[in-house]
Amino acid sequence: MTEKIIHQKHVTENFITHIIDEDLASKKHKNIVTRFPPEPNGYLHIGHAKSICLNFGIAADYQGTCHLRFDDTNPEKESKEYAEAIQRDIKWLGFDWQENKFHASDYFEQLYGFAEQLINKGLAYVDDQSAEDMRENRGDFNRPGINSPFRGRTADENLVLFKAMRAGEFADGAKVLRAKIDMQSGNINMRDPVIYRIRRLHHINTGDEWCIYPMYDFTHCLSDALEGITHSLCTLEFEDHRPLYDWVIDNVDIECHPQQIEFSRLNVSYTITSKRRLAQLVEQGNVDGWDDPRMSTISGLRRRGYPPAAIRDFVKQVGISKKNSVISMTILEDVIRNHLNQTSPRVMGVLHPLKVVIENYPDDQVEMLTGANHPQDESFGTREIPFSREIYVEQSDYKENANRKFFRLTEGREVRLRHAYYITCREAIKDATGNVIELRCTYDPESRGGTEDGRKVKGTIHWISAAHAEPVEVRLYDRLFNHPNPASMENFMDAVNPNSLEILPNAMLEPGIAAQEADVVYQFERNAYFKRDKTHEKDKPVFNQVVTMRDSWAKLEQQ
RNA sequence: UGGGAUGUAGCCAAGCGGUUAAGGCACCAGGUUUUGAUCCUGGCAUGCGAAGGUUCGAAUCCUUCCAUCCCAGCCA
Repeated sequence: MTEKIIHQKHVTENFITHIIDEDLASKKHKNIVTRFPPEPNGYLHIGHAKSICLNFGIAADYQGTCHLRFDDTNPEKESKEYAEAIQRDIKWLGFDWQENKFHASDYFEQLYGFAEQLINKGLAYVDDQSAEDMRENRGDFNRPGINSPFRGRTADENLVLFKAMRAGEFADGAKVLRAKIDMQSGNINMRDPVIYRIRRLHHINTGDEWCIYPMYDFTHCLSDALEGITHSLCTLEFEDHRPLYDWVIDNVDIECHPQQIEFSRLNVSYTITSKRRLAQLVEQGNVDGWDDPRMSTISGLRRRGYPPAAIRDFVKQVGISKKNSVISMTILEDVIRNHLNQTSPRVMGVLHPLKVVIENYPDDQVEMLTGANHPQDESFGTREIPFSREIYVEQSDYKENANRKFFRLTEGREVRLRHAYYITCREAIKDATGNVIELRCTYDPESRGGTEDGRKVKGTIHWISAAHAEPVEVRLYDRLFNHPNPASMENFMDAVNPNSLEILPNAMLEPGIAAQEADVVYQFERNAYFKRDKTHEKDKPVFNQVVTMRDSWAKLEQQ
């Protein structure tokens, strides 16, 4: 059972580990070095978790190293807040970059030197064309590009111009530095890509030191090489950039040549993992911020109560390949349930309370009953639960016209109260509109502990002593979208599920649980797993539903 | 119509020329059970995008075709 959770390796065998195995066997590398390279321009989401688990996981599996490197080459969108949030999320997921935290901006001076090398070799030039002209001259899929009129500038000329760019002698956008490759290439990335642009913006790391900033394609490969990265793992959309990645390293004076390997992004059904779209949900108020428990952000998953180990396990289970895919959310839920089933103490919580009066139970009596905190694991211990004449049960545990398949309360039927007595339903009290507002039952005093005595009692239901029940707010979550692949829609906002949050202001919980200090996930037996929300307070307890239990009765009932 | 990739069950995914095509999720059928939970047992691809070909032997090699995804930022 625990094998599902405790793994020897972080990453199962895949085409990337095969490459690494070969590189190790051929002595191409002795130590493996990977990197997770986020741009600090937003919050991490479940898609990033895949990259984090892959890169840090491979490093751990091979006794290597994984660097955290902020790809901070575009100050326009980056902030320290994002950088801090990213670090918090990685640590929460259970990974540690140790002393290996870097920034692309740490290399700005070296990068500048590499650019000068390209210029000296006649492999880079300063271009004065407007952005519009550049776009026009780049051509398209069916039309080769046209050489820039500035492509023929001499190295000396380019060197002077590039220095002047750095010195701030030109306006933003007036000039760029371009790699001189091939304007006819079928790969548009190779049609003299821009490698430096002029931007007068304050940088989170270098302040106002620079007014020119290197582009991703020039920066990333060299940062990898500078750090001695052996395997640079990125997502599929960078496949077309690999020739450029290799070109830059090959044409500059540097020994290390990391191998870029691409894998497919993680998509999960009924969710969205696009910074832009997630931002839209926040801005339009569909959710309660970036860490709303319905969000696929790491902070959302954390607030929701998903165990980080389960997320790691999830990433491991879905595997690594190059195939575009949408992973079923049921896999995520399965792995969450697996972890929680083994780690969550059981407790009774009534979500939709219905009062039950046990007519033959003494009015002033209170008994303490013992309940196991985990049905399969004695190490969880036991607790004392108060029982009295008036209790709450779940509204759905009573049905007026029930067939034989219904094991719960209906007139004349006997059920077992979890950890307590057998009770038999005698009468349902209704209000003026016909709603059942109270059940009158009798109990069997001989059945304390719910002992078997030959009677056929199939149903066991949870309950709370009314006098001891602690009211709590419970928040139930459903999928945020009604469409399995919202990202594929014309307008994903049309798929937003209007009923993704249900607040139950008057759920009832066993005494003592809401006030506990420990930040644990509880199983409210027969309902779901719950964890306190960040807004939880002792006098205003709030619990989030992490994930429901499997419910084969619900399936049966639908038929 | 250019370039780059990918197609194994409803969703993922092993497989790397040689027994009846791993495993997980989902689904179905049983068993156990003081959670209709958990757990256990069984079922679930004569088939690997399609068609040809090579071979004693093909998901694995070759050819052609089809489908899907990515690329025309001074974003990453």
